[in-house]
Amino acid sequence: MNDAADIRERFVAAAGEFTQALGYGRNIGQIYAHIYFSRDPQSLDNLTESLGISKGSASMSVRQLEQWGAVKHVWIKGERKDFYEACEDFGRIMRKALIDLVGRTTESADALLTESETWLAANRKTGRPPADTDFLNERMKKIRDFRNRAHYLWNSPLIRVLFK
Amino acid sequence: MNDAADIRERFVAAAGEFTQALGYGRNIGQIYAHIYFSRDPQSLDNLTESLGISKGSASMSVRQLEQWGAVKHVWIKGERKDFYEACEDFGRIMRKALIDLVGRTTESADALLTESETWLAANRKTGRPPADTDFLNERMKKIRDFRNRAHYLWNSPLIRVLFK
DNA sequence: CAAGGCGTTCAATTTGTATTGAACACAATG
DNA sequence: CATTGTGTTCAATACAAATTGAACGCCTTG
Repeated sequence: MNDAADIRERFVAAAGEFTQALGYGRNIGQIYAHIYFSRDPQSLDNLTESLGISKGSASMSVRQLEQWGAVKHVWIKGERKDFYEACEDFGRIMRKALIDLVGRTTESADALLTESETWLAANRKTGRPPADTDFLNERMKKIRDFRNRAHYLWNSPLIRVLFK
Repeated sequence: MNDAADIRERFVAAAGEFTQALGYGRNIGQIYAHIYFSRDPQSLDNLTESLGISKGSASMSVRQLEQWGAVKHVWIKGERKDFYEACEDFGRIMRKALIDLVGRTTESADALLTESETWLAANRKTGRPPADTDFLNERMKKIRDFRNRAHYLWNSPLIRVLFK
């Protein structure tokens, strides 16, 4: 660690690895870190030059970050370029990124769960339940329980406060 | 939804998509779901046959699941194969999987953060602080705050109880 | 101790996805 | 209205990670 530029560089690398580990590419993390550690708002050109990434990627990534509320568009008078600065609301950002990550999947899983439950209930009433019905029922109940607890936790006031 | 086998099949597919979205392959989720919805302990051969995956993949995936405590090795007398049954402790499983997902990254990020902090502190004392020092300091403080809150949240009793 | 059954390993391959870059649309400017 | 400076799009590509399968080692059994 020799000078201030080193710090930024290493945080950029670390953030890149982090977002990559989460399944979003390296660029998103790097871009956010770069902007976060810049005193002035940054343009797409700044990003492509400093980070050595393509303009297309910069454009898409910035848009993604904007959607998560991680980055904010600012206008600078007399400038035609778009400039961005970092939002510091880490908790909210993580939240949105997480929803993006598992949102669709859990949604469809939810649908499958209720569909299965109703089918199973109906199938019981018919009077000719398959041999597995009880077993299935018990297993699905456990899933349902967990889903409910997780859902409750996710929306709990404590989480909202601490993880704001 | 026509019969009980349908349910299992669709849960297998859903679980596969879920683990894939999280960055672990499709197989891990499918295998767990298959075992979870099996009344009897399952062998590797069962898995390769039912799911149409290779023996190598089954072996590695099962080992991973075992490490997360998602699956338990059981012995059946007179059988030479290894059999596995599902653990239902979803919370604990998720916890371990999450640690695997972000553990290494956050660890090295932690190290980077403290290293940067000490460097910055030392650099202040030298009397010739770069122009950016204050800015850097403020930004790193925000990161530190978030890290501490996240850490506290992760280890909070509420999480431990609800997400057990 | 030979033979067959079983799980494991790892280099090769396949698959999925991030990234690129050329083409494009739009606005501002002269 | 041509030109220049922007950001966006998306098919092509490159890259990383998941998956395969043949080779291996270890038991067990006869």
